[in-house]
Amino acid sequence: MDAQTTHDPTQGVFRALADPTRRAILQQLAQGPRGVNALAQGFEMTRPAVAKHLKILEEGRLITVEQRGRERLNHLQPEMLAVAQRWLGFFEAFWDDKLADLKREVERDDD
Amino acid sequence: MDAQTTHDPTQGVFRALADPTRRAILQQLAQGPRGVNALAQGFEMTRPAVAKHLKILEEGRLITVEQRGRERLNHLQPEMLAVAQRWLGFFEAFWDDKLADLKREVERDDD
DNA sequence: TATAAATGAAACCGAAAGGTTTCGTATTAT
DNA sequence: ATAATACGAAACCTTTCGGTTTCATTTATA
Repeated sequence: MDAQTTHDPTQGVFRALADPTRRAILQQLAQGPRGVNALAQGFEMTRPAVAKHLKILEEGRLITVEQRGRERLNHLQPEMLAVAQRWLGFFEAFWDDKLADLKREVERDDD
Repeated sequence: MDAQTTHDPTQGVFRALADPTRRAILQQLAQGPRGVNALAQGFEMTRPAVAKHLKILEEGRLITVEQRGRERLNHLQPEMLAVAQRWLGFFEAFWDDKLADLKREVERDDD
């Protein structure tokens, strides 16, 4: 399928979060906007590799890019991270209390 | 690298969450344990395909498997979802208030 | 103006992902 | 005992992923 064109915003976010380098980039950007060169120095890979990760982060709308002359500042855009957190929030009931275990037992009897 | 052997539990979770089918499986399992056949009926793919997804969910420790005779009941195990949510919680400060915007402005002046 | 810097873009590569079909094997039901 | 059920496992295929090297382009500076 076409992951980029899919109009489910959740997909773009979780796709972007799947890679450890991209998660590390997000944490870097939490400390302020960075260009691709500055970011690449923190990772053991070439600049184009980091640039590709940034593109995927941009597609998932986890960052925005601010063009400043010949520089391209990548800014963290945290709203979509909140979307991901809310998606996970659906499962909160299953770790907040012990209802989950009880539920499992009850449904086992029903089957 | 070796995603399975990596002893960073975060990686296994986010890897598992990257696929929409696997996220849907988790939501299905939130309503109770299911065997692979029951799950496969809900998706437009074959049973072995769903079985592979379940294996990845198990590797990420998002589900546990209970063998009951010839059946294999897949149970949601929500603890690692909480791990993912907490990882995202690090960024809460950036959407909770407007400090993020202020921070960006300040650091732009510093550069 | 020449040069250095910051980056995009393209071509390419091996490995991983996501799917299929086919076959084998326990376990349950008739 | 036989047949149906619920699986796992293997082989195979195509696409995506994550990385590289090379080259072109735009912007800043000596």
